[in-house]
Amino acid sequence: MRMHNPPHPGEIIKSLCLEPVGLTVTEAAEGLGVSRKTLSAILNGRSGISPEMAIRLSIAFNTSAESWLSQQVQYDLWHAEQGRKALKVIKLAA
Amino acid sequence: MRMHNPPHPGEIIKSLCLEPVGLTVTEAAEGLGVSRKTLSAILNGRSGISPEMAIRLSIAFNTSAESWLSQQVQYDLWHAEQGRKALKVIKLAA
DNA sequence: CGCTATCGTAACCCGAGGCGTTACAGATTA
DNA sequence: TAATCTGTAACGCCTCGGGTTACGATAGCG
Repeated sequence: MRMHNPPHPGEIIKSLCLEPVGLTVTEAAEGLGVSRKTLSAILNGRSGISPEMAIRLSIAFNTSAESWLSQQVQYDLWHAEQGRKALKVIKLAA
Repeated sequence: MRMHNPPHPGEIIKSLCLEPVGLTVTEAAEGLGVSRKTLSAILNGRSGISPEMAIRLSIAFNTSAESWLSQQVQYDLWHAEQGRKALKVIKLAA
């Protein structure tokens, strides 16, 4: 299990894609073809990056969709690990 | 975009975890602490691997939860890419 | 001081998806 | 034949992504 809470992908979008170019949340949302609410939810960590959103980001910012989803996986996994002990699972293989 | 349709993670589970050990779907489901229906849906590609399920798999089969989720991401992403052209996205950065 | 823009968010509506239980039909095996 | 295993349909429940509308707060500008 990772030691520290990985940052939410939304923070990375904000600091690496919007701020450097001086992009407004409203402008970015329009560019991504998504509602302002949807983008805002992501930027503030209230929504995750869906596969479709990852593709939108990859097109708009010329990046890798996979990298966005990987970050989301790290984030989701870290939080899921927090409830690991609550899972009743039996070892089935060595 | 990847050229070929990546296999559904469920197929990997079946061929790499259950069959080698002669595990029954019913037995595996019980071991994983999940309903038989849930596991069956995954094995037959009708459900994806959730973060929680990835952790269950990692415990039961002594594997990496991350690898399961990565495979799921590859799968989801490939399918999402199929609808790439339908997305109205504007390039916002070089 | 007003006007305008930006932003976060709440309230709703939808559809999708994960998970559970029950139940049934088909196949396989003892 | 009887028991087991399997896929799956039919429900219900809850979460979550996404859309629209609308409100209050903040900040910039004429």
